[in-house]
Amino acid sequence: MVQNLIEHINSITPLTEEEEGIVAELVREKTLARKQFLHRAREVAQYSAFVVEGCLRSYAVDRNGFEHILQFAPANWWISDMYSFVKNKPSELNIDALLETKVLLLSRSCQVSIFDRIPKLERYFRILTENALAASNHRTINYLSLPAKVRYEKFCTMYPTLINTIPQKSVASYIGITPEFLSKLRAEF
Amino acid sequence: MVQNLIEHINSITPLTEEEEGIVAELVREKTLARKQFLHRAREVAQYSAFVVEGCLRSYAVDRNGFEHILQFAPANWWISDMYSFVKNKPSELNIDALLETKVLLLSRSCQVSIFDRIPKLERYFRILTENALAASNHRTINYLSLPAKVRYEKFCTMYPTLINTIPQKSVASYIGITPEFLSKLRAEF
DNA sequence: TTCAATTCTTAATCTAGATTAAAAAAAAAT
DNA sequence: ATTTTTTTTTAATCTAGATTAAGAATTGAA
Repeated sequence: MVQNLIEHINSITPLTEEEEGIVAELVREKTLARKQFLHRAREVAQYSAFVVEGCLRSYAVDRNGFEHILQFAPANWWISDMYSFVKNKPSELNIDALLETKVLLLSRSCQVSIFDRIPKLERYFRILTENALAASNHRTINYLSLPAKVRYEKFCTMYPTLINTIPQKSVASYIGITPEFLSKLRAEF
Repeated sequence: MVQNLIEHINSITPLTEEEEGIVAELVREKTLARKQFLHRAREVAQYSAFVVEGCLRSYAVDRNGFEHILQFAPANWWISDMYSFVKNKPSELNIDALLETKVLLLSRSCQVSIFDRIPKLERYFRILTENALAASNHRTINYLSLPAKVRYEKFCTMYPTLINTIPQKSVASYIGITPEFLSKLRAEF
């Protein structure tokens, strides 16, 4: 399990064997059943999770009880409630498993304390966060400027694997439409 | 001018006087007239800009020629096309000045090269990027779950200063509605 | 100042996507 | 295997917000 994470870090900032050992000590393995929560709204997010296998999602629930998906995390992705994790404040997101999922958990205090010992890890997370911000910006622009049909097409080419793994209504939630309307779009091929 | 940036960095990761001197060497001052471009779509973003005075905006232009604002940068904010800046690829955003604006420019190569000499700066940018990602996530959730009227109200409380400085149609563009519809919303108090 | 260019407002009309409801299909659980 | 739960589809109706158009108000340039 930890080997997956080590390889991911090595692909961005190669570590020495000693550093790899330290990383292995930092994280905790956990297996989540389908629909099991990793984090609930109103609590403070203690952990950031690296998905080894399976898929998680983060989402907010609005006033009317509708879910809105912020992020999917398939294998080799990190997921957390960044706001809550960083500011140590309760927040509005839930994180749960779309399928049975194996994760590695890293607490914020562990993460921050390791940055002084292994600056490479601060670089690793700095780069991941830059990439995540670029992706988030891209999503915002898509949302502002493209109609639902095009957003759906883009989603399909961007996440070809997810399309066949997750329920269609989750895709609808992510691209910001109702499942009924997505069904209608798909009917027009 | 540089003093504004130094103070901002010191508020997050305090620097020694020597380090402050190095930072001062890294950046280049520039003044932009109203409507002047800092960066144009299809070019590679060479610089990230720290706004000392005035206000910049980044925006995309869609197929129909409509502008969609991604970010406002008033004093003490950084702005760039993160995707282009980080990946060194041409991208889809324009950055220009809403008013006469003074900025400090930092090139990506300068930025990256300084991280080894002054790890505090890598921390500074890591923290800024984390905050920006948390804010961007929040915006996405707002988009997915709130009607236009509420998004406008939130914008007003979030950016009380901007409301009186920038044209109303820019607010509409940022919250994702037409200026006509914003005008209608405002008419209902 | 005055003139030209933007920006803002109002109002009528239109449409992408929401809502509601019900049945069909698929997936989980027992 | 059967039942229960969840997901997907279809279709009718509705609405938030877009579009179009034109005049009024601001702003900026000369």
